[in-house]
Amino acid sequence: MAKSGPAPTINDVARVAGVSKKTVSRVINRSPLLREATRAKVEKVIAELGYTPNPQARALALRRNFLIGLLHDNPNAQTVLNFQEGVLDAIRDTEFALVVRPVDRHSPAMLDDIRNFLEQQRLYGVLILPPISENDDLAALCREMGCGYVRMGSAALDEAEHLVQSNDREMVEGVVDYLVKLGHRRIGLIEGPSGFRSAFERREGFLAAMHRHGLEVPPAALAQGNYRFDSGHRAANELLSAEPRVTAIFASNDEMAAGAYHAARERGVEVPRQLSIVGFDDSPIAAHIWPPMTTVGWPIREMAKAAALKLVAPDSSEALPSSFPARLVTRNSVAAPG
Amino acid sequence: MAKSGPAPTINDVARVAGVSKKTVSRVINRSPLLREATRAKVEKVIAELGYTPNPQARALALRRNFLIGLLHDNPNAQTVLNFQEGVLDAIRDTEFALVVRPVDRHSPAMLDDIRNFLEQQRLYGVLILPPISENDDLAALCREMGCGYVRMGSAALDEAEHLVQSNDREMVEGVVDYLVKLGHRRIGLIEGPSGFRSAFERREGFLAAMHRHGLEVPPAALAQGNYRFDSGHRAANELLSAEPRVTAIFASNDEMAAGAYHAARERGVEVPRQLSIVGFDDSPIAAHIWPPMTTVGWPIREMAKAAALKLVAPDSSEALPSSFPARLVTRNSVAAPG
DNA sequence: GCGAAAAAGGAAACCGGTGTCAAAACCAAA
DNA sequence: TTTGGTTTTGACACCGGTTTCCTTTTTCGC
Repeated sequence: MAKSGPAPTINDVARVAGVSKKTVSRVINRSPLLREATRAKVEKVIAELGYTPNPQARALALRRNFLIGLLHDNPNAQTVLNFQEGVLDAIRDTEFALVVRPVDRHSPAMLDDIRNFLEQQRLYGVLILPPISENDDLAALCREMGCGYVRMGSAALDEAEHLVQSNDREMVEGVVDYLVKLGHRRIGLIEGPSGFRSAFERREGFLAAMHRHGLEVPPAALAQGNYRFDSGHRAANELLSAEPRVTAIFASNDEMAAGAYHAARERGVEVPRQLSIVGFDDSPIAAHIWPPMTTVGWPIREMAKAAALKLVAPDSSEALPSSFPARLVTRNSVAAPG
Repeated sequence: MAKSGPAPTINDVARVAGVSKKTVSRVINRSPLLREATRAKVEKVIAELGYTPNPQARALALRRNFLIGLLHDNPNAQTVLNFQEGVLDAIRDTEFALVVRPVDRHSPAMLDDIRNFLEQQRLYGVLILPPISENDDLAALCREMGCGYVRMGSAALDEAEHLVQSNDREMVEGVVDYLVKLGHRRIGLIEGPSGFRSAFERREGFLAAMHRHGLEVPPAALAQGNYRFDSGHRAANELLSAEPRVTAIFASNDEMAAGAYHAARERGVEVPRQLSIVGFDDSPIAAHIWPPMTTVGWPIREMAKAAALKLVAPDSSEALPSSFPARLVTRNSVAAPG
């Protein structure tokens, strides 16, 4: 109980228990070759002294530490935070800790920065969030530096052991199916930025499903965005200018969908009576905007947990899925066409 | 350039440079008692070998590590993430890294969890975000464990060296002044949850300003929320049921303000023509909701940077302010009454 | 050119753990 | 009671840095 003074070390425990430090080490590491009586004796002393192994010393001796890094370039705050919580779910009650590292995708020095970071911190491994998870040079860097890594992505970016995947393409097909079933025929797409794999997957899903239903996708039904609010606003304006007007818009993420809401409102187009809108991500804005938005949610927390387990306990995680299903979250931004 | 094999150690550098490891250590630590020629020679070898000191070994020898922790219970994802970026601004190009730890404010085991975490990881120090930064037991725990800490808060929670403060109270007074100047007389308040210091400060600021203007605040103009969307919706419904109706609502955060938007819309009350709404936090939703919301933004990133510097470089940070001004972000949710 | 003070550099111990390998303890069988 | 094989345990070196303390070298006044 007395917490004053420096923390007790393995030597203190060994001395008090009357054994060698190696024996204490065995107790800590749950070595099977230990007499039960010895183990009990040492554990008693450990409890009495309130001993906790020094992680830095352990890291030095083992030549690996217990820090896992999270590399991300803030696509969406809620996503990043949910991911962090999922990782914590996985490493709670272990000696691992989570180190975060936001990076700047647009900086030319990004790779060098990350290299320095990895060199300096010698992490056990890193988890990489989209969109930078799609950067193959980054993955190569991790391999080169002998740093474990797991990438999150919307496509088969890497070998299974380095990947946790969502099925964006299928999900978008599901969205189109849903809209078509309600009677929509002219559906517009607000694309994400070119170069983003998720944007690509979502577009391909959209086109595939439209094609499957025998529906045309004229150029005027395709608008380019960059995943940000303003771009969604602009893109929706383009889509809504063309005649005959689309009756539904699928936006490749919620922020752009929110931008589309604004564009519709400015033009006096009522959602969902005159225009259905579907987003992607199920971010908080989807629930808070008016009318509440129908969108696609993916189980980010579970995916994060799986990714972390894949990194720190590859054996036990083989049972875990590598690909996770998203689901349609129906709210009030979709109706049958007017 | 050859990155294969194990990373070079201080011994490798010493051997190649033909000096003792102590000399290399002196070069790394910029010791002044070194001949320029020796320093140059060693630095050349360091560069050639691509040597980086092993942080775990350093941490062990120095009996302190270079990890700073972030304790938070997700009040708002964007805030937490901005805070993380601010901390990174401060520790970029240092050997420090940021470890995150979301905690569950409602868990009775919270303090024990945090104690274990601190014991296990032996962090250099922790940064604590509201609302748990308001928990004095937590601060006491840090002190007891000899762990440095800095609390973020909206009031004078602690000594200056452990605190970075925002001026919520003043800012809310400013909001009321602004509304009154526009002609509002009946202004409603949606409070944050009791027990939160920020909620208290915001309410006190509101009441003080109303009083200063000689305006009444009947009980019907005060509604209780819990900082979440739904509670804002409920609270706004209460406020809007009372007659004579309020012409403006100040919500203690943006999420509740967004809830108020929904309540207004459901009742056919138009924002801002019939009802002005002001939020607090300048979270993304404020910009994305329709009409864009007038709110109060605080410089979270700068505050985070200051907090981190206070922790890792207390000397140099004395020059930095401990209290940061928020500012009114005017958008389109406020108009003159009637 | 000499001696002393100051500056520069090195040897060895230490930080708190873990790995190796041999010694000690234990147990069953002879 | 030995013996031999199997468990348990411990001594010691090591991980890669820093610190202490002492020796060597350099600088400089006379």
